[in-house]
Amino acid sequence: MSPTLEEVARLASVSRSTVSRVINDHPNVRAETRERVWKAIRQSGYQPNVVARSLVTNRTQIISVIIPESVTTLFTDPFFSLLLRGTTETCNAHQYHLMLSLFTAKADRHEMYQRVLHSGYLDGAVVASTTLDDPLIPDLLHDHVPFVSIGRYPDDRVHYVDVDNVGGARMAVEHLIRLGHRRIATIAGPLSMTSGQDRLNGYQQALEARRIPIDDALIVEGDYTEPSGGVAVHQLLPAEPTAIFAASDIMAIGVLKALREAGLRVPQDISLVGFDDIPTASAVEPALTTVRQPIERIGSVAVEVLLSVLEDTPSENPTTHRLVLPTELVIRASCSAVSNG
Amino acid sequence: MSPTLEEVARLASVSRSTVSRVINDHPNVRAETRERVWKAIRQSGYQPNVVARSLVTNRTQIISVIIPESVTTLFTDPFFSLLLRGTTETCNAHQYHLMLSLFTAKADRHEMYQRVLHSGYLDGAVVASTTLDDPLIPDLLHDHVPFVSIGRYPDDRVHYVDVDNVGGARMAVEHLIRLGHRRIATIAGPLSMTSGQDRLNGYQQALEARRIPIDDALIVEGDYTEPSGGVAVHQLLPAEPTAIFAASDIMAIGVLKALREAGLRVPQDISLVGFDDIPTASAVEPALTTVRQPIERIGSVAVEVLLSVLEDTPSENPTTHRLVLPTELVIRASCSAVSNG
DNA sequence: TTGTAAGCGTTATCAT
DNA sequence: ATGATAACGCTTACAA
Repeated sequence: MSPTLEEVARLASVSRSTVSRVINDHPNVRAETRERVWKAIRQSGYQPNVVARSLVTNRTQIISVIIPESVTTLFTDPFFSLLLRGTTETCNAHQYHLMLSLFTAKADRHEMYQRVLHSGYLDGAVVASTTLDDPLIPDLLHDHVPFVSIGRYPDDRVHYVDVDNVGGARMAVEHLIRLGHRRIATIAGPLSMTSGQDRLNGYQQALEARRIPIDDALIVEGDYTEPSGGVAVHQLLPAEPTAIFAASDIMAIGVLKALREAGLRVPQDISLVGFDDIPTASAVEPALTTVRQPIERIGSVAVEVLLSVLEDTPSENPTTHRLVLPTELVIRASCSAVSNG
Repeated sequence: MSPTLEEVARLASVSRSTVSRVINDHPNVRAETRERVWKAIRQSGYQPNVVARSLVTNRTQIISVIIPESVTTLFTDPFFSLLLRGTTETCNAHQYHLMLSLFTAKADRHEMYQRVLHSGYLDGAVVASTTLDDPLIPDLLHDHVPFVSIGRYPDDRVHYVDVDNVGGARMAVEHLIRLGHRRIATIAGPLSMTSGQDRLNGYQQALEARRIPIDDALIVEGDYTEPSGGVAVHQLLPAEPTAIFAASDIMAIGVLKALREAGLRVPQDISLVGFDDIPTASAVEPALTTVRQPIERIGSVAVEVLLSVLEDTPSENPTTHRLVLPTELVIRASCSAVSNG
């Protein structure tokens, strides 16, 4: 199809090496020669064969975004669209290619791991939404695959970029407290995920700071899906909360629906805060007060960190990169001051 | 890192060729030898180097999903999440890898095209959401890149998988007609996309079939974004429609918000139908009546078609694959019978 | 500054 | 049934 180095070389009356040097911008080429070679390249429509190049350089310029099967159901969550967009754009900007790896079926998870990670196609990976009991990150560490985790991970060797989940959750609950709420419930994210733990932690910190006792009847663990929000509401209602902090917008939307069905109005009867600020958050009625995290940015930064790790000469003493991006409270219509009733 | 064929060969006391034959399941290997080789493979933890393999086979087992820059803003649309999920799963099932190519910045579109498509990394591509004036598909045809389009494309050589947009739109409008509506407006999708044209066409067919005159004041072109739905409403209201058919759910949600702000109630004052059945459609208030398309399935089928094209010996007379999947009307709460007032 | 030649890890064509 | 050996298209010492 496309001509090879050899043919370009012939066209320019030089050797393969010289053409290679020109393509790779090596300094030691006479200006006049360089020009002649470029002309031949343009004339012939030459495109370097990246596969051949990879074989010798051991670099593919491909990184993967890996999402383990445990969250595949979450893939309808706009979170991933935004994350992918951030990662893709940054890859583009750095002339890298992005491979998408969803570990779908649990059954052949191992087979997939082998195929994807030992294929030789990957320079590195960005890993999103793992749970603490998932063997993915331990496996990656064991196999010395360069990777960056989205969301903190309790191991010194793991590079990660995270958002301030604790602070975000605390802001949300403080907002409710300021509105006079005292019986504030939370629907936590999965406690097998650090984000789930951290948001619960922020909830607790906010209450403790105001000396509001923590009532276990007001805490239910969800799984970041919409149905789990609905289910949680029914567990929570007997404890008579006046406000609910849901650890994700998707769950908050489940809450909204369930409350509507139960004949309760938001925010008149119950106030509600979410987390994420996905596009739907502003579309629902009432528009959702929530904690915004810069999802696209997270993806972008994660890729940047990964590339910097890939660039590093591995001999240096390895510093672990840990970035925590800020969150922000977005006040909309789903909270009101507590009624005096 | 990983051992090479050579080392496995030594370990099994055979030649490279024999190991290669075993790996690739070639018939002519003595059972006893085969076993010995497999043992050596397992012992050494050998993983074939796919890059080296690709260099000689000219196959990478990588296909790309390409989304041209024109729709990058749409990437927050759940449509793409679902599409990606369908494509990814089918890739996994067939041991293919998926590369994601978003042509973001218009500026270096050409550079990206070259880099992505002539890299040598791709066996083929699935192309989503192109507009008719986008040079992408013509370029792919010109460069003889095997590809499948999501959405029909008016060229005999283009394989595509589409949904029945015309039929879906017709169903939506017929539903409104059955409810007694006569002044039915539509917010069309971009007419530079075949889906936009087809849905508008279905709208018109439904009216014509019932001899309802087509009023240009009741037709506005949108661009599948939420704001465009809001803008369209304001252009439409002077024509006093009793119902609106929006060519996408995202636009319908924009309509919902705009109507709310204008003090109009759905469905009491105005009925509304969308298209797509994205998850949000059932989350908004009132839940949106819409036309469901099997998005995930589309992605899955597109990959299957692509792989079958890749498998084909190119010498055969090329039959173009064209699949059209059915759509389905999902009735929820956003339509009511026309008031007699 | 440029060219020669070795080598990256496979597959595939021959012999044997 | 198995083993040499030549590609595949590139990068990169090393020579000149």
